[in-house]
Amino acid sequence: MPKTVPAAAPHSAAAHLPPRAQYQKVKDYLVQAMEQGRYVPGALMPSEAVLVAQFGVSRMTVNRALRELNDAGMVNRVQGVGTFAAPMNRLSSSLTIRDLHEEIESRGHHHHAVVHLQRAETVASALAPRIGLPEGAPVFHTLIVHFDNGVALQCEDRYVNPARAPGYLEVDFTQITPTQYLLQVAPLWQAQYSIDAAAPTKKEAKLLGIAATEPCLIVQRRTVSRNTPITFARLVHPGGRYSLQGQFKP
Amino acid sequence: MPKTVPAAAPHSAAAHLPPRAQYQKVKDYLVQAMEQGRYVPGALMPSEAVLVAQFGVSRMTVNRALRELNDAGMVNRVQGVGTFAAPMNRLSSSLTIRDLHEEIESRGHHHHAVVHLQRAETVASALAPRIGLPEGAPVFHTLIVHFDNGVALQCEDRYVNPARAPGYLEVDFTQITPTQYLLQVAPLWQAQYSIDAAAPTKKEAKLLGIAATEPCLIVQRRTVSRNTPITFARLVHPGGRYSLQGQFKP
DNA sequence: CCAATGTACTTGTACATACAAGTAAGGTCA
DNA sequence: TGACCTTACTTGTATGTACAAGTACATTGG
Repeated sequence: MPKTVPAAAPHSAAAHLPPRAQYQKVKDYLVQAMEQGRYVPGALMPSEAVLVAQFGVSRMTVNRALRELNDAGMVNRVQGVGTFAAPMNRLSSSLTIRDLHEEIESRGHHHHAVVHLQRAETVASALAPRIGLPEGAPVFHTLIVHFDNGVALQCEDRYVNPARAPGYLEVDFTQITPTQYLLQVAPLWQAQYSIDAAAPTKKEAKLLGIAATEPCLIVQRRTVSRNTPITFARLVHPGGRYSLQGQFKP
Repeated sequence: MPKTVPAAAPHSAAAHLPPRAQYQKVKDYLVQAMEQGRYVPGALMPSEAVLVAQFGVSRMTVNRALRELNDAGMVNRVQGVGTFAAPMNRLSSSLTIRDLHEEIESRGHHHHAVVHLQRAETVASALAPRIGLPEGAPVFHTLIVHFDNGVALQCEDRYVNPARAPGYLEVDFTQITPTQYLLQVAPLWQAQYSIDAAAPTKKEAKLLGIAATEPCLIVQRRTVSRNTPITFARLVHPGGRYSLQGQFKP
């Protein structure tokens, strides 16, 4: 037989959403207070001891609530001093980079890729600092154009470290994207990217079937795993056909 | 007098970095194991009980380590089943949007702004869905160009909900940026943005002193606080002069 | 007056324990 | 066989306690 039952189990009304945990109640309370302006940025917030007394919970529970708010950047905690409402002058937003194939298919469109180049080369001097390999070292190079329902969406110029993906040249990239393949071969653990706008090179314009004056959104991404470089990619998207989107939420 | 001292305090060597907390050791161990491929994506990871025995710590400590890895998206936990290495096919990256003034000054450059327009208008039909106010409603409109050491860096076309920032028209935006002011007036709690590349409008090209064919990085951001819209901004940056950067780390 | 000390507060971490809640697999009984 | 129950495991949450470590401020002593 069951040992105990939850005190005052929700019997009929408002049982559609699970009962909030105690630490979540504390979080919600503090977030709501900040939304209402009761704690302006930089203001001292109640200490753990105060919240313990106020909510009738243990300090560990309050500590978890405040720690998670701290991790989320909503408050700043200083040992020995207190907890302060965070100044929201830095919006740290989350930008999810999805695999292009998955993104296109999820929209119900058809994706196909044309491989223009897939071979071994040696690292040119201009490329060396960007991929992080010494000049003259061997490197794999692919040049692939991705289409969404027949419209060119991305020109992917990618260099790959052969040491981390030995079979890269044998892969059929009309069936699997380089991103998907590299994720299988090497877990992807650090990425740096920059996003800019510029005109495409003549070659890129021709491959994408656009004018050389067309503005393009250019993402350059460098990926590193365990201090060894994996890949450097230059992704060129015709303006208007592709945009990065994201959102910030508390 | 002090009650106790840390057992075997670090006396001389390797005292330059603080001793890792126990929960951090568990996290580091698991991350390293995943980096080394010992747990491929989807693999079942050791249960809390196993890690408790392995590290000789309490379950609360192990639980915190696993919970933080779960929050960071590195593992997936299922109650009653276990903990699984996360498939890293979605790179959720962090993009920090800083205030332009702060960003320019932090580079040691000089920032100044020219206000071209600052007045009340009524919401046009095309704008209504973007700012989230009904057509014909009053709205504040500013058009400001920001300079970095005399070079035009951003054309900021912004619409503001008067109900949330009544004093917006009286602010001297050569002294404070709209972003800074709005953060003071209304805590900024939700933002949606899209990033695209396109040519500037003729007006924007003239204001920025660039050719109308110059590719530009265009950020459009909509901000909402407590379900009421605050502001909609179109930020146009000449290509090459400005880029968004970010990184992903475990 | 200044410096050292002590004290009272804060957060950070860790432990042992307890129960709730979810899942999966095996066993039981009709 | 098939429906049900039990059991053993998992994670989720919460408690109370303890000590470490950092800060701020008053007190004390020179």
